[in-house]
Amino acid sequence: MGVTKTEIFTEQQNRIADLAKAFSHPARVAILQLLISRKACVCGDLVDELELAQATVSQHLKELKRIGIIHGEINPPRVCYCINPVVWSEAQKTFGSLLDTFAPTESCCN
Amino acid sequence: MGVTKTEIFTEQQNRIADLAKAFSHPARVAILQLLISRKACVCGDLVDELELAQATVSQHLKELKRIGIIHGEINPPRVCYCINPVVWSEAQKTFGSLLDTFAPTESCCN
DNA sequence: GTAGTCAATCGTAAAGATACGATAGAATTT
DNA sequence: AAATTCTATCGTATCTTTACGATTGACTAC
Repeated sequence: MGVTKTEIFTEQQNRIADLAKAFSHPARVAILQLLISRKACVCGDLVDELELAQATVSQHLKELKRIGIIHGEINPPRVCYCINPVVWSEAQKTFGSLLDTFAPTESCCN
Repeated sequence: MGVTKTEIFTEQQNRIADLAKAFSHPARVAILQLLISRKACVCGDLVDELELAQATVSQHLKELKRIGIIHGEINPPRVCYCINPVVWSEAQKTFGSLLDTFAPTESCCN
């Protein structure tokens, strides 16, 4: 997305943004939900469930792997994708504490 | 981002993706954190804190308003931006339940 | 070995995102 | 009224994202 000026933000802010990217596309949300519901999955199955081309699904999986929230193991004859529990719990903590810094009952400027 | 095929996903998946977009850029994370820490804020102040041009900050604010997570009221001589408590608690619930659908202790395919 | 399957990668088109300078609009201050 | 202040919007350059067909590489099955 154009050029993000990563260097002017804190490491925490950049990490939050990166983790949020995992959820910022409906296809990735769908993939994560599928992986969770099945405990394990392969790309071929995912292509059947999502109405997206194999190359597109693979690209989304690559992005999720870059973020670290899933990992894929070559487990012939298939590749086995799973949620990475470490990064998932990082996401739980990160979004949990971020979302808790504001209590919706607080009155603001209105 | 190219053309997202919104129509092939559920409404819930699209909403999650949209809410996640609020947090998927470090500048927007920084803006939200500033709004929270001050309870109320204006664009001018934000421009001073972030090393971004006024037009850029305004653009991020517009995106946050589109998502609904903040709202701005013209309150001369300033515009007062606040977190929208309704959407914020929607985000709390949405991410909370999504992240809770997977328990990191579960063993997966490894 | 040959054919078939599965997934990653390449190449590419189209569209969205990011950033900024410049301008415009609305209100206050002088 | 003129100058000032603040923010939204316009216009634009550049980079990223999304999506897909085609190809490649690796393994399985025949």
